[in-house]
Amino acid sequence: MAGRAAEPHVIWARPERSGRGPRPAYSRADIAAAAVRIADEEGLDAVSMRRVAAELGCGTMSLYNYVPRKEDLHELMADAVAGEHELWEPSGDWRADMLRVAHQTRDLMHRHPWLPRLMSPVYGFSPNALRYLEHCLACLDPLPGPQGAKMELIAMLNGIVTTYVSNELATAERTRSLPWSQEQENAVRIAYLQSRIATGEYPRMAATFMEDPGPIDLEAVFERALTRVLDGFDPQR
Amino acid sequence: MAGRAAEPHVIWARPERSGRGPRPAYSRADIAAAAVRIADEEGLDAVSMRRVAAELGCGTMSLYNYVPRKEDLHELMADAVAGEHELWEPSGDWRADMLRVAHQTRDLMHRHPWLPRLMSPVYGFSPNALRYLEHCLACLDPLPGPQGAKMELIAMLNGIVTTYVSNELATAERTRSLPWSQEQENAVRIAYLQSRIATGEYPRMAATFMEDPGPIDLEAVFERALTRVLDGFDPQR
DNA sequence: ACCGCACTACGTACGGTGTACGTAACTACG
DNA sequence: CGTAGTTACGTACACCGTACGTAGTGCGGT
Repeated sequence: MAGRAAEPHVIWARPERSGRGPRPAYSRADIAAAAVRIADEEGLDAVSMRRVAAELGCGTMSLYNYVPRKEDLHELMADAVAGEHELWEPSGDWRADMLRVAHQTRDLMHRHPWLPRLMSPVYGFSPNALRYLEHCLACLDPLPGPQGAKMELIAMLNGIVTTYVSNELATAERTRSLPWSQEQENAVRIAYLQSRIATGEYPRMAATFMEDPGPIDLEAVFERALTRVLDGFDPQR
Repeated sequence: MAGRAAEPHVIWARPERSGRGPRPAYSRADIAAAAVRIADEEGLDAVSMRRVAAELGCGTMSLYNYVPRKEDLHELMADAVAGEHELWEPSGDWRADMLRVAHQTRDLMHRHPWLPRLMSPVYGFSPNALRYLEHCLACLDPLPGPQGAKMELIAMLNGIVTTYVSNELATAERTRSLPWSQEQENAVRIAYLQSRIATGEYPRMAATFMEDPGPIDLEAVFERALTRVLDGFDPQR
């Protein structure tokens, strides 16, 4: 019988190999790597059960022995790239450490632009997510206060990073499989926005775009956002 | 010929009625309302072109006269519920006003739990989104500083609200169309998490869960997050 | 007034998706 | 050594977005 999907389960609680039967031809790492490769090169929508099975070189339904539901495949992918986080010995300066974490996460998402889309629905605590969380908590040891507040800080920081990178990548990812370019798409949207602003119905929006019509420095915006969030949690300030 | 989809476009730039031909049987508002109704009652995944057409009482392909791509249907939905924002005369206290905005957005998302999933991909400035933005900027008039910073505040607040509500609703929405309950799903995940923590590999995570094993007061967490973000932008503090 | 064309309406069809189910081969445990 | 549980995988189903073709409709320009 194929993998049990008809009951709630966590993929990580399933043993990767379980005694009986022929030894599995692929490891979870193999499968995750294949899926990540496809997503990186062809976008997240190209990651279908059939496509991943083909990439591995096995039949479609064989994949269901390893991954009972597609959702689990997504968890595998998220965990695999979470493993790319390089963790370090906490420096003692929690602000510096958290900034470094945030930048690393941002880099990760730029390397794997599909990751933000997987972050929101995924609720689980995968092995590498746990390692990452534990590392963040270790970095926050110097910060006084209850553990709960630290978790809130981590969640907030992750949320901010995800939100900002999503914005950075939105158009780029959207136009991936479309027959027109990101520039064309942007041009059309900006033209529409300007036509709306030109009606005079939105004076403050107009003022905003008059103020700085050039392209926004997203890097600087990101940096400011981080600083402000950390400030909100900093007892020194 | 069916609606042109083979070039970049913004649905809002398309005139709803354009002289020639029979008068359209449905308005954009009708279509959006039908889609929103389906999403509210059966979840976002139930919103297919066929399903919406059926709800309207027309053939599937007729819908493409109004909505060239499914993505545009999503924009219609997001705009329709954005119209539920009730805007008020700014009070002069920008912090109070922004708190009120944030709570209203949160309520909106609780009323339409599929909204967060639509927020990230949607890049556009729909009519009601523009009204909402303009209102937020008006509320921020008393705040000194460049318009750009105000936009950053609005973006940040929206990001935070979306992130937090996503977390609140994650399991609920995930288990919508699944044959088991939210409680069962949660129980399985918590059991797994505890088994991982019991290994002792994650001492700080363990400490966190020892600290407060009861259910978290999500409302209070949300409130604290808002306060901290506003603090980060408040020159008075 | 009338012609033509842009529009509405919609059935059919194509290529894709996730995955339930059945069958055959294989291996470790009782 | 049997047998239960596993792997492997082909077939099939229901559903998706949507390209395309055809028929009917009513406004705009002449």
